[in-house]
Amino acid sequence: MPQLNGGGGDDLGANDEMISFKDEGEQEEKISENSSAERDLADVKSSLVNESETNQNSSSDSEAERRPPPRSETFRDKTRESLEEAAKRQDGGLFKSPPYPGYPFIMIPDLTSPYLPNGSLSPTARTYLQMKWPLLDVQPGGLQSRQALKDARSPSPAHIVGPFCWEFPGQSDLSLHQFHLSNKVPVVQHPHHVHPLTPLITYSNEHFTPGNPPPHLQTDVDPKTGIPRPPHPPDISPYYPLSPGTVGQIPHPLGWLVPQQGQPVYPITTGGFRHPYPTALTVNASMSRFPPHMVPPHHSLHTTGIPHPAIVTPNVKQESSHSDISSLNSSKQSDAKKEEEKKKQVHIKKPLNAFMLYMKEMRAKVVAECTLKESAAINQILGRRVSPDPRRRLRRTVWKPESWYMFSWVTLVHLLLTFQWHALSREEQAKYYELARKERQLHMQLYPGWSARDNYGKRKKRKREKQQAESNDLSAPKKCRARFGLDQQNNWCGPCRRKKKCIRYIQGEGSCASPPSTDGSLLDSPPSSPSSVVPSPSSKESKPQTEQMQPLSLTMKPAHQPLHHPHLLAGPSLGQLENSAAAGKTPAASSHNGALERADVSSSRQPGSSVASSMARPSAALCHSRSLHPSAAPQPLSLVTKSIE
DNA sequence: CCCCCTTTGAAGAGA
DNA sequence: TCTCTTCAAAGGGGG
Repeated sequence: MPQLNGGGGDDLGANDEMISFKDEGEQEEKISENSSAERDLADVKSSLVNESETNQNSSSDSEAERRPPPRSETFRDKTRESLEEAAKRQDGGLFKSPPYPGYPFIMIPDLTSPYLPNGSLSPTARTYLQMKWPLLDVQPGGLQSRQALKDARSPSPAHIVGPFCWEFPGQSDLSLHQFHLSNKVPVVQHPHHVHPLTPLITYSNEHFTPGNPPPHLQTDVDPKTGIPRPPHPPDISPYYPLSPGTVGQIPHPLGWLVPQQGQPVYPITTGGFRHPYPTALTVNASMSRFPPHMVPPHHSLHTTGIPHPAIVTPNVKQESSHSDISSLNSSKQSDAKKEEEKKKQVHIKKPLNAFMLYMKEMRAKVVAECTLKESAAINQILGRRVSPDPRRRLRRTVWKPESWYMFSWVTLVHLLLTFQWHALSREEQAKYYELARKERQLHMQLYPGWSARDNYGKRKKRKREKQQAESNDLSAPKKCRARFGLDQQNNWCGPCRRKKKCIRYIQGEGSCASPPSTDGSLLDSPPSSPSSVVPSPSSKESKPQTEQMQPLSLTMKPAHQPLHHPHLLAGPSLGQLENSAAAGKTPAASSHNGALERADVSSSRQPGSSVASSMARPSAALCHSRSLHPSAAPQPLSLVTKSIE
């Protein structure tokens, strides 16, 4: 297998990988266009926050009208250009139109990657998780396709065919034809129902088809209990506006944020109110560090007994509504005693930021669609930043040597397109920023004296102490940075590349006897030694323990790996998605391109069908490469979370 | 039982 | 002012 040549600025191979490893580091910012895009991104986000703050009192105005487009347009244009260019680079101009109009952060996976099919696990080494996700009628046509995908963010029965489960025990003859058949499964599209604030109204409409009553008449159904829930009262402030007499009848409007639990973010207590946090505010007022007089006056909800969820006590977990009722009947004396005991343990949590709010809402949906339960992996799907520049690497991932999560292209593209925070439109994100702002406001009202520093260091206290102990023990031997310098970052261990603690330095107390790490992730870095890349049993054993424990990255360097147990390597990964263009052009890649072109023709891909093509191309790549390498079965549409023995 | 993982964003700490 | 660190949620997994 030819190695990627290490030189050449335009070579998207190893060199780019090297660059990418400096992500979040110092040198990635040297990519000027990227840094400008980053700045734009920051500006956009800050503008979202600012707009959220400045527009807090004007709820009737449309979000789109209030948002000055130039900034966003500039950013999007830049990003789009970057995407287009990257796509052209990687597929020779197959992408004739902007990949994702309006969604610049979505990277089209490297469908030409030769490593996709080879990077699949042996079927015997995997457990195939059932994938349940809406089958989208992804037809060519950017916006429509995107809308269909966006609909999938709030899957409705109209989108979900069955609970359709794909199981691919590694033997499925996944072909482009089949793929398209799958995507041709008739689904009901209702693009007109796609509200620009889809994620915010999913609570009210996600479970309903267009044939259902209009939103204002709809009642939501708890996805788990099936109990209908009334929609958000439109003119009731979603934050703590309920009077004592109504709280028992109207679910907390923020309950949509946690549809999974059916519990509001800031729960309602006493009198049967549901709340995830056990401590009622009235109780908290006495329990809190803050005296009762600090609690906001009567007009605030908390004075009615509605607690703030940020108040938690270490000893008490979430209580159900019936437990609230039962607690009323239980001995109040014991409660009082407990409360007194808790007084010293009250912990007021930080208000959730926009992304946390979004994640809280979407996590359940991701789980529902792919049965993936590990939050770390879900969070990656939800929040992984897709760089406009495909050459840039992203962060290490949750992929562990002992737990391989295999995403097929289709699955991954779907998940990313559907749930990724960065795939949200500006307006959609703005809503979460707005929510977060109100969260903070309410938090400030409820806990005027609270400061984030109150919680600062509580969690990491032990960790810091441990780190301090470590730093004291070690007499500052040279770390990778000092040892190899910036010019030889390929020799750095993974943590050093990420500006983390040098694992060699720790484990070897200054010695760097171990082969250069692969970014702590076996896949994430251009391996200086191919044998160190693949976690084959032998190589794994030879690897330092600390390195074994390093999480595998989604981004791998398959070009260096096909000779080394490619079946052990992950299939399409998030990293590949975003860095796909960075993959070196191998002969296999070229052949993929050819196949893709033919596949595109055969699938009658229309110009501008970026989403459709992006969805189809992986299959094409899978199919083609499978035909080329029948022994290397492509990783099918499944999530794999089984340890490799 | 506690901590880690993983994400973004907010905010504190420190240089 | 800038950079770095911590904490919010979540649940599986490991020690």
